[in-house]
Amino acid sequence: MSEPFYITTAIAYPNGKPHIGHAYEAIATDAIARFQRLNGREVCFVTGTDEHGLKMDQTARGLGKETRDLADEMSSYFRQMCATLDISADHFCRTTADNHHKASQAIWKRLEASGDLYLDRYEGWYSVRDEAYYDETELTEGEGGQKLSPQGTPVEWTVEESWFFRLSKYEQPLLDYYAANPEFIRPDSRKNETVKFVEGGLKDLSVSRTSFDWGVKVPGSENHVMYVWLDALTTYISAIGFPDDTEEWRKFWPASVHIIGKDIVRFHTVYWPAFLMSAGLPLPKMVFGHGFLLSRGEKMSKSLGNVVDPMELAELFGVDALRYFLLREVSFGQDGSYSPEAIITRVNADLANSFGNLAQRTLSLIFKNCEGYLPAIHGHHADDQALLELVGNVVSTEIPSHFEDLAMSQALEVWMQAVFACNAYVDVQAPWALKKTDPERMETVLATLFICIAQLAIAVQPFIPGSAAKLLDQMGVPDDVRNYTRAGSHWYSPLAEGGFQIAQPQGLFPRLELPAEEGASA
RNA sequence: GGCGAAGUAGCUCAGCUGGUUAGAGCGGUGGAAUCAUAAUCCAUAGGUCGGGGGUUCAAGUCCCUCCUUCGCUACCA
Repeated sequence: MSEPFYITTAIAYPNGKPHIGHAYEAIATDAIARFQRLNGREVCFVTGTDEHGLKMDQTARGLGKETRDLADEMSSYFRQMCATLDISADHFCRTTADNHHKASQAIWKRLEASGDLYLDRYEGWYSVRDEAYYDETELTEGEGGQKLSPQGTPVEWTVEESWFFRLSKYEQPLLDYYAANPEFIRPDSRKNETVKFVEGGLKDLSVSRTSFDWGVKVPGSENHVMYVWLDALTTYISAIGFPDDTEEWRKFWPASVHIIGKDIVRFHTVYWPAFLMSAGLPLPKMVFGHGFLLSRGEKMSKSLGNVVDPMELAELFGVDALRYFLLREVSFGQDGSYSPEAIITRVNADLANSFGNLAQRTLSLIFKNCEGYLPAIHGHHADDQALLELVGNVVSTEIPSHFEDLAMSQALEVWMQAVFACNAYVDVQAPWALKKTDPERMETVLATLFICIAQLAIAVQPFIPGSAAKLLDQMGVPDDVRNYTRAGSHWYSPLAEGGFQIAQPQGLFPRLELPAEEGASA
């Protein structure tokens, strides 16, 4: 029996089209999900859109649309993004779905039953224009002593009826939980921030709004809608059946890991666990806050005009090139920088020149010198053994170990080292020269390379699933071998003896070039 | 202001609990090879490890201080 693995992205807020950050998160999460599947785990991968809340309402109004229509449209862009980027999510959830409303109301009732909800008044500085409350410390002094919001809009002291969640009650339980589960918040820098924040004291949380109605209705208080975060976080459990006692629910909760951006760590490491404690449900095992992507080292913003559409990048360079770049170049958990030049350099060096060319030269030699039939092995030399051992170790031990640490860039780094070793081996063995001097030795060398390349292709599937599959198809590697446990088994001889014949090899990773028109989108 | 992270070769970064000549990739330079997507392989590049001080037989690796950049400091999400 394989241990279930439940992983989620954050549930994206779709008041705009997906940006590169959404793509990055989806890709990273997908790579982990794919790895776990290939590692024999039973995986559930959930993503989706968080469509309630004030901002959606405002955005729709600004566009002169119905909020519902905007949500439908925007959510569809996120769904398309997942399809385009080869995101292997099992469920794409929308918080506007009926079952989700039911789940949110169910968790609400649990919080209420725990005595953690009470009706009170929310008081604060409210900006009518922003339709938002601001903390005293955020305000600035305008002309004539008028207090202004960070957006420069006037604010006034306002009182609103609101349900409150007794977050303060969970201050110590949360701290205890962090201490007892050191892996709960990662990376460590995020954990430090969270612990300090909680140690600083928790105030009860306003968890309902009456100022707008785009949300989940509070049971028994129909003029209130639930605070969007309470509703959004609930997606992680409604996605797999909660409140019903479904098979998925029993199998997959608690989640193995929530992959989120560093900007929403608090919601996932303070509010969410507190809600779950109150509801009497187990807590997720890990929350991982990844970094942001910077454009040439600068924050992306609309005013700088450096916001990049991930779909454009995928179209320009290819889905797998984009996936590879992001996972290889950005150390997971830290901020990363990207630029068209960086993508091109990385992908050309690693995928086209090193790995792609390795596959191409090897398969071409087999195609030309063996009529495409997989060559026989006439006894391995020490060099062959050393290469097989190196590649086998990388594939079966090092890459999985880095994946368990969610260190994808390091997994790809060791993968590249194995690729380098293969290229060095080709040059030393020079099978093209052996063709005349020692044909049997040439066959053994090519067979050794074939095995290594197949293993490397199997290992790299989580990162570049489309290209890896194409290569493995060209090589005739059976589906049941394409995983981490069977990659190193003895599948080669049966395949060769079965008479498999490769066709004229096709290059998989074309060398990329800078688009001729630079800055056309500006 | 408080708390935290980071500052290492031209560029992007590795360097865990301190220990022989500080590492990788890319770029640059010089060779080799020609099977392959002119791709590959080998060798090499003399960076005060942000500044200063300290602890130690020994410090990017610990302590103090200063400089720079960044994050968090709750109810928009």
